[in-house]
Amino acid sequence: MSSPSSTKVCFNSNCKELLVQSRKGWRRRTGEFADLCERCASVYEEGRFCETFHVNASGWRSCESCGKQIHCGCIVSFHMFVLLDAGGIECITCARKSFILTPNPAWPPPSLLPLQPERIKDLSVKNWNPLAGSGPLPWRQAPSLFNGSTTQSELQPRMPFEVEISGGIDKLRISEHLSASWENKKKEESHGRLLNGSLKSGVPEIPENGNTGINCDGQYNPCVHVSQQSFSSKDEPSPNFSLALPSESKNEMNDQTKVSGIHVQRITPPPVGKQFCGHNGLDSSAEAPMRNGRPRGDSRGRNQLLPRYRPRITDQELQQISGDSNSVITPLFEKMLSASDAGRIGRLVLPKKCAEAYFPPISQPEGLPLKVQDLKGREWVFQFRFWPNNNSRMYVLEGVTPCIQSMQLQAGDIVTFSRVEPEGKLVMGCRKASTAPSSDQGNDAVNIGNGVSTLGDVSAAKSADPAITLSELDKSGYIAKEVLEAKPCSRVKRKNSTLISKGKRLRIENGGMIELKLTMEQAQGLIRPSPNHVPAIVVIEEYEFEEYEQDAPVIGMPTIPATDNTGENIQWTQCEDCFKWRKVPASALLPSRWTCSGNSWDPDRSVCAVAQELTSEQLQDLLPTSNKAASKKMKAAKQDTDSVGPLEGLDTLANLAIQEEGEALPSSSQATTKHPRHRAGCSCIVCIQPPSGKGHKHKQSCNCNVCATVKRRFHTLLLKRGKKQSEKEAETARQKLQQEQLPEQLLDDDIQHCNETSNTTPNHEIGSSEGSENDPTVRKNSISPFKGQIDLNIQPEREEELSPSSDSGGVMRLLQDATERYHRQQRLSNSISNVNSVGNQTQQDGIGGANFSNNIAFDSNHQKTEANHHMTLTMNAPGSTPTTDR
DNA sequence: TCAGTGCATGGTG
DNA sequence: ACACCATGCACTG
Repeated sequence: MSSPSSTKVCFNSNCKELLVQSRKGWRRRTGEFADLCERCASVYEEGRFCETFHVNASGWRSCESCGKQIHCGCIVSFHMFVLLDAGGIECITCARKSFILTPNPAWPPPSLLPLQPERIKDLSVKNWNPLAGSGPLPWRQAPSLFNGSTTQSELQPRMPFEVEISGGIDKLRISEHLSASWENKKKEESHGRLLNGSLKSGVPEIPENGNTGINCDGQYNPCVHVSQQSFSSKDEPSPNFSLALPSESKNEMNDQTKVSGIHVQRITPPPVGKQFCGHNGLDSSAEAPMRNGRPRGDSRGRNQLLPRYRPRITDQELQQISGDSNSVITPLFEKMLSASDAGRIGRLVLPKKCAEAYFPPISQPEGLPLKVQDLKGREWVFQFRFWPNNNSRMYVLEGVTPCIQSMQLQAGDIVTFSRVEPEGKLVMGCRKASTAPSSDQGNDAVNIGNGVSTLGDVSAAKSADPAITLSELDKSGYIAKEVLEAKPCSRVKRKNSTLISKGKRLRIENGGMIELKLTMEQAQGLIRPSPNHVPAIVVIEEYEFEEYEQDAPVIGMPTIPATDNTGENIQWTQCEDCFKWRKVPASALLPSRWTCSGNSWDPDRSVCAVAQELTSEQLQDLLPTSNKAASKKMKAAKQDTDSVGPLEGLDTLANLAIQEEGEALPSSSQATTKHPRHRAGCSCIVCIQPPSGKGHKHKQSCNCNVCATVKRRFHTLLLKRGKKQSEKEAETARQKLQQEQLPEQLLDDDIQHCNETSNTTPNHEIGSSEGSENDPTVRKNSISPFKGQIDLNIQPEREEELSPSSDSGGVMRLLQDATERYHRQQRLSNSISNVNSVGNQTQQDGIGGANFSNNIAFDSNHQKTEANHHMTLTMNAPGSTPTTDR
């Protein structure tokens, strides 16, 4: 916006020099820019304006962190600091470093900005660059933001709604200049930092995005691009661009993951938020600042991308996008093409937040043309626009059909949007939904195999991080099958037209981490006592229990307990690297990531190159037979270890779980004598315990993981039981003291009654109606909500959800009581047995300590058997039909 | 009649 | 209850 200006004077009131040629200074409240003379502009550009002209003015303050003097009293520099919550100010650089989250509240809220949001948007639109963000007062911007690739002049004639405020900015020139200044900035960066902290230096510590206090730190803030463009002038670069490169730039580079020379900001896209205070007046203060690619601090998440839009760009894709090894790729978002998107209409619906965050702000429905490059370098111009919709907007990219077709995309495929810096180009990538052939997949038929693809992508994206993230164990203990189990499905009607049922949207969150959900059983199977913790041994009623109260258990390598030829307890575990199965002692505690090199028990097989002992068939036998697919996968994994990532093994595990969940439960022929709450592969003591009287028994001293787990769990029960009992005894003693006149028998009855009532469950009437307290069978039925059955897998949280009688703390109380009753019942049984010599066939299986647990793990089948008053104290007979409890 | 356009509707989270 | 978004459909040329 050059000014005609020879008749003008420098806007700087301290100068008032006649303008021969004006240069742009700061943006004024009118939205226009201060026309400065050459000298003032230079000073301004160098960030020395305030110290030059306002040095005696009030308002100078020191950065709380670096001490740098900042003039807080004028429009020229008020973007250079942030107000600290505790008072004081911090220069923007320090603010970035120290994780400043919020813009200066003193700054005019977006709605009050002199430049009306709509106008700002339109202004920005003209020279919008995806690199740019928006913000109330974005001044400094990386030169790349001014990439001419998206300049209006290169696109289409300006939309009529666009406000020509700049008076004809020569964007191209600006772009050129900025490109040049990009290098200059880098060179000057160190210099600027050297001078940092000195008023004299005046090197502005200004973020190029001018973000008003929003610390994007390494992430280009999309909220700031509004005025960079408008800030620029036709003939001159934005004054700020010749300034020393703010340290942020360096941070950006440093923070980025470098993949094959590509500087990548991956997985975690820049924070999403309102582009600027635009559309609805929301400011960007709610942005979740990012540092090192992670949401930071006050990330309330409301402005973050929905997981399904988070880019999961693989290295390959990044390579494709980059081409230029110096490019910094910032994945912005991705979207799975809907049928509509991929249809002939050529309208790609954009996620609103993404559109507002990463695309230029638009105030008119007509929007603006947007240049996007595809992976082949072709440039496409889409019309980025919106439709008013329910007081909101619906953003679309129009004219995408040719591009979509050229990429041979169809519904279900994924398009990704990234930006390449410093060019600032928008790049549209794509990812085919699935390599699997999609049948009949027109625009209306959708291959849902994309789930596979996405997962694969995630896996790929995660390849650098082989450690699985058990980010969250689903309380329900259910596996998120949809994550891993991608099945094609066709869209039939509109109602179901969503590519992936929204209910089945991939639950991949946390910036690309895989949220692998395991069943509780599987989770338990992974939990081991802390290796460094020597458990205290507690003997309770003849049984030794390890006490793990101090150290939390650790996640251990999943293993398959088994018995070797000699009858010794062993466990099979799989190398994370080669996926070969290795035999380790049953007592071995394996780390969550275990490889052959850790096979100290079998040095001959401590390298991946050595073949595994198990044949495929043996492995299949070992694995649940219902899980053929998983076994095949494992075999495939073994055969193709070069092509699989570390996650593959985990995939296998997950698939195992899925198979177990999704496929037929173990058939009756399968080794599961197991109670229904357990699945094939369940390694709990109940499941690995052979049918009654057969096979290997766990010894009392058995230290296998399963036993350890059971012991821990039972230990908890017993401790609580003991505690409660002691409390009761104390209570009893007290009552005795108080009620010495009462017959002891009556007292017992009262206590018993109390116990009974405390255990009231919906199924409790049997015990209470039929029973005599002295009848153990009746008592059993009053034990728990499971009608006399205790599930070893009980999880307080989960059971509280599931238990019909769950109330506050009810489960644990029930467990305690159950334990107590169990022991009481044991004593009673023994006495009965002694008296009647009637061996309760089901009562003792004679397997020592481990039997203890078996006694506790009752088949929930019995829950359904009202008549089964005789609680089975041993495992189910092999023939018991497992049923799902889900 | 058809393609394109823009809004309305309704499912989903 | 609300926002988002996929897409149906009316309207227009």
